[in-house]
Amino acid sequence: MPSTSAAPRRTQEERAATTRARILDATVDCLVEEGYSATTTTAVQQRAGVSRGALMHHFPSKQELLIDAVAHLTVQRGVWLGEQAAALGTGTDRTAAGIALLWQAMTGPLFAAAIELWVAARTDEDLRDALVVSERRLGRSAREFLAEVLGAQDPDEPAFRDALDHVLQVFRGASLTAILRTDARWERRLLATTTQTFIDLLGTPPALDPARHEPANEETRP
Amino acid sequence: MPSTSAAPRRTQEERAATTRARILDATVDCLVEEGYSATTTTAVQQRAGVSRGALMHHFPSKQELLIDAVAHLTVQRGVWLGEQAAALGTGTDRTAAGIALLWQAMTGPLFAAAIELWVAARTDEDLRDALVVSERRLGRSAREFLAEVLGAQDPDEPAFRDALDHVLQVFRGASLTAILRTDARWERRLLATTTQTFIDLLGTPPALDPARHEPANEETRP
DNA sequence: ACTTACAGACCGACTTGACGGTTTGTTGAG
DNA sequence: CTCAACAAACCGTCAAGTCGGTCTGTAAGT
Repeated sequence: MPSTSAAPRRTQEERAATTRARILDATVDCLVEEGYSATTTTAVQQRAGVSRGALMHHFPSKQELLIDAVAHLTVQRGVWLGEQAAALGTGTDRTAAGIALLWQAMTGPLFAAAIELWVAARTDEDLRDALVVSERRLGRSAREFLAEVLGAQDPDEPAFRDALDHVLQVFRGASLTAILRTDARWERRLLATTTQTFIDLLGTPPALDPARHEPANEETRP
Repeated sequence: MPSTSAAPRRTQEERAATTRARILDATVDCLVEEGYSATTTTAVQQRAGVSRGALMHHFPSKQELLIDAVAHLTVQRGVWLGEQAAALGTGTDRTAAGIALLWQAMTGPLFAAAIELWVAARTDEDLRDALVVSERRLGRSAREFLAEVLGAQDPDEPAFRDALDHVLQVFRGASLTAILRTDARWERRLLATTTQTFIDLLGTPPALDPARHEPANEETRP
């Protein structure tokens, strides 16, 4: 067994793992700071401080790099959420804290990277497939963390799922809005109303259709 | 005066306007069908059936093309909304119809194009500036159309603005979600709960802060 | 009316640079 | 010694933008 020190004597596996991580981290950074279209293999390579050969060795094509970056990013997001949720402790208002935590997660750089990939996935089937499985996994663990924080008995209870889903939609939309509008007051009010809506939704039965309005004619969408 | 027939005799101004429109339409189409990063000047040029010279004559740089496409797209979206709102007539449930209309608008191709530009704008200041003004303009006219449909006395009444804003956030987020998940049942429930939430919000005072939870430490965002 | 002069609209070959990927070579672990 | 891990030169392709030239309305001169 090799020593646990950071000695220059490292096993191949370790070396490979670190450079792989460096490349993936660089990819995420690039997505965050330069956006999807500027996330070129060369940009990633330079950012990671690796040679072209190294990049191509680990990720034979750009597609694979992005696909793997999706997984990498999703793991990071899950880890972050878990850590933060655990660190919340038993505060006074767990609900508000939990919702605020979610909002915090969705205005951070990791989420920005996710959005870049997400939108790109609209016109990239492979990327979309990768995102679907990753996001499903993340959604599940997020639900568990938040059920803990928000004090729900069962993460899979329909009312809880629906309420959380609603909050997620709002924050997803708001994170887009925040790209164009940066307004602290607006942000606080958003948080307040969303928290309230969440509470209301939790106490509401499955959501009775108030008006059955079909999504309407497909052809007339703009 | 020239004849009103489609004779080959057109004024310079007319010629320029049509090719300009063709190019901008092609740009939007390209954004919708191929996404932002694949929206190259050559792709647009081919799609519009225009020579390279023509493109560069009207839009000396790609930046200008995209900037102008933002304005073009926003106008199109506004026109569509206005038409549809006017066509709604005096149905039974105007509120549900209005909300459904909004959702319809935000799942259509024009909105998809807008999202592509929107996300790209995160890392492109010029694009962002263009989008801010365009989106502000569109937001205003959308509010007026919907105030009409939703039966609000004043489009600028705070309660109405807030409620509409909330719905917009939800639908923005949901339109992202819809990229990965296409589920008619989910869509119907979304529409139902959102409509209900909108109604509830209209009857609620300015939104009392249920818990003053600051956006928290900047440094710990993921 | 007919010509001439001009300007805006449009064309397409070309330059430059960068991107994704291949190939060949070197190093270090097992 | 063998092979994975990396390095770096290299290649084909294509995007963006430039440039000289052509075509077509428009308007002034006669």
